[in-house]
Amino acid sequence: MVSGMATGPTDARPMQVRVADDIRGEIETGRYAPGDQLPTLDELAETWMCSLTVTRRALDLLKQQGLVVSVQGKGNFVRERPTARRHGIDRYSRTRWREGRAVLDAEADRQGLTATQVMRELAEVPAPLAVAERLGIEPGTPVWVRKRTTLIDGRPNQLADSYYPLDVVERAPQIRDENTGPGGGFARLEEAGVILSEISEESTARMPTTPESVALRLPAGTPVIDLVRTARDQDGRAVEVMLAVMAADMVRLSYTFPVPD
Amino acid sequence: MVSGMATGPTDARPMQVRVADDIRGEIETGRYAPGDQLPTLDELAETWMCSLTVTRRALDLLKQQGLVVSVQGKGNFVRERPTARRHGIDRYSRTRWREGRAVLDAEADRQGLTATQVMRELAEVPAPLAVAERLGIEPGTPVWVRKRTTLIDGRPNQLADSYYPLDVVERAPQIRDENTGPGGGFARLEEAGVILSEISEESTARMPTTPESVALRLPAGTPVIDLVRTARDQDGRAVEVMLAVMAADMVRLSYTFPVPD
DNA sequence: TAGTGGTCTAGACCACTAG
DNA sequence: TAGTGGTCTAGACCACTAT
Repeated sequence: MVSGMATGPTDARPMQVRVADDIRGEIETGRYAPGDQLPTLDELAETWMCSLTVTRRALDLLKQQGLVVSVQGKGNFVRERPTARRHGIDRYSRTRWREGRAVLDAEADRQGLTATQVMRELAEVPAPLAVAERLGIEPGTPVWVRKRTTLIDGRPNQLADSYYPLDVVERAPQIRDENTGPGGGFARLEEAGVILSEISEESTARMPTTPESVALRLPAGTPVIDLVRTARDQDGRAVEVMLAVMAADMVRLSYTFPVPD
Repeated sequence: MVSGMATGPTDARPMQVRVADDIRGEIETGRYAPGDQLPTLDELAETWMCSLTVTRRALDLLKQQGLVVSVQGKGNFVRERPTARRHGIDRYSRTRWREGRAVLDAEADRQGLTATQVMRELAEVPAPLAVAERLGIEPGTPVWVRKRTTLIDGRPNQLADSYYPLDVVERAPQIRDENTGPGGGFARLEEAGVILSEISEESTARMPTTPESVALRLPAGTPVIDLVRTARDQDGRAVEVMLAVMAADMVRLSYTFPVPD
């Protein structure tokens, strides 16, 4: 079936784009619902009277747009969107971590989701450029890093690498442990007298690199949010820089603030 | 030239992925710099001893990842990343718009960029779902909308649609005009006694739809940031909801806030 | 074993750019 | 006009899923 799109004799769009647009239309109007299997490539090729290759290209376009996922040997399916998790600023609430809940859990359990994390690396490393800039040190200066993967209901959704100046780690040595204890790293910092007072987050979005696609098990057509968080103490000194790469389809960032003067 | 990637006899990766990975490696190591032209498809096919089609697929993968752009009749080029524009929360500073500068300009001229905007629509329309939810009204209730495209140094970088409840527009009727005057819409609201006190922004990222790609002239492999801004007055009532779609490669969101209690 | 999507080839023809 | 990338075909063969 051809959709309602303009399809005059002088339609300048390449066939592959027309097919993709038509199928997209059928998805958007609900003709195919999330999770539904689309007709096979052969069927689509016959319907649009074009070659298999063109049909494939059309599906490729839809996969890039995040509308379709394909499973070898089974078929092509309308993508089901996972419920996006909110990252609100109140997850940094001091009372929360004083109650023994880490930032990660604070966010998750409010939404009935199960958050877990897997440690990937715990080591002293030379500071990468983005980290050095924000910590106010020379790139390459040794810093402590905690690299972890966080998962929501079993699906990895974030690669988070936290960097700390060495003297900060000296004061709160539990940061070197795999498990930082109740309330997480921020709670240990406060206990050690490092009073966090300001957080800043910078974010942008881009397509994932190949290793990121694999690590986050990203379906084609899913971008990542690239977030840099800097935590500062009362003197304005940066005591932690976190570089995070998040699966965009599982994250919603949220910020509320008074209108500044 | 084959890169340093593992390329044993049992390399399970499909040829198109190997070629893409190798070229990506040469870009990342600086062998090809941003703006450089890559070898032609024919040359690449010869180098890797594979068909033209495979070479094309490899380049497609790189384009999807935002690393390469191609220009018909000219060649394939390493993508040059535009300098990402920062969207800091101080662009909402009240003193700025009191001085006659709109939020848009406040952000741009601090960075030596030229911001312009083109009005796309100015009308009374039924409230879309996302807007109605935040304004606390029924979907379909009439609201006033200002749809505009903003451009930075001539390139469109944002589609921004602002929705206002009708009674707010009554109080600040300049919102209905194409040009809202010095300081922009927020300044007119304040003059009319609608004192903005809180702003919240929610954002996520996704791949663009076809019309968005066209309107923002997005290169392949560029996601968009989907941002919803809600502005509230002193009573906590939402007086404006903005739905914005931004070219991710031209935007960096930035938020700084005290650690909440 | 049949049906599905994934990879790959060889080659025709079109559209755009540049000299 | 020569060179480049874009579209499209027809068909071989592989890999995975189901029965």
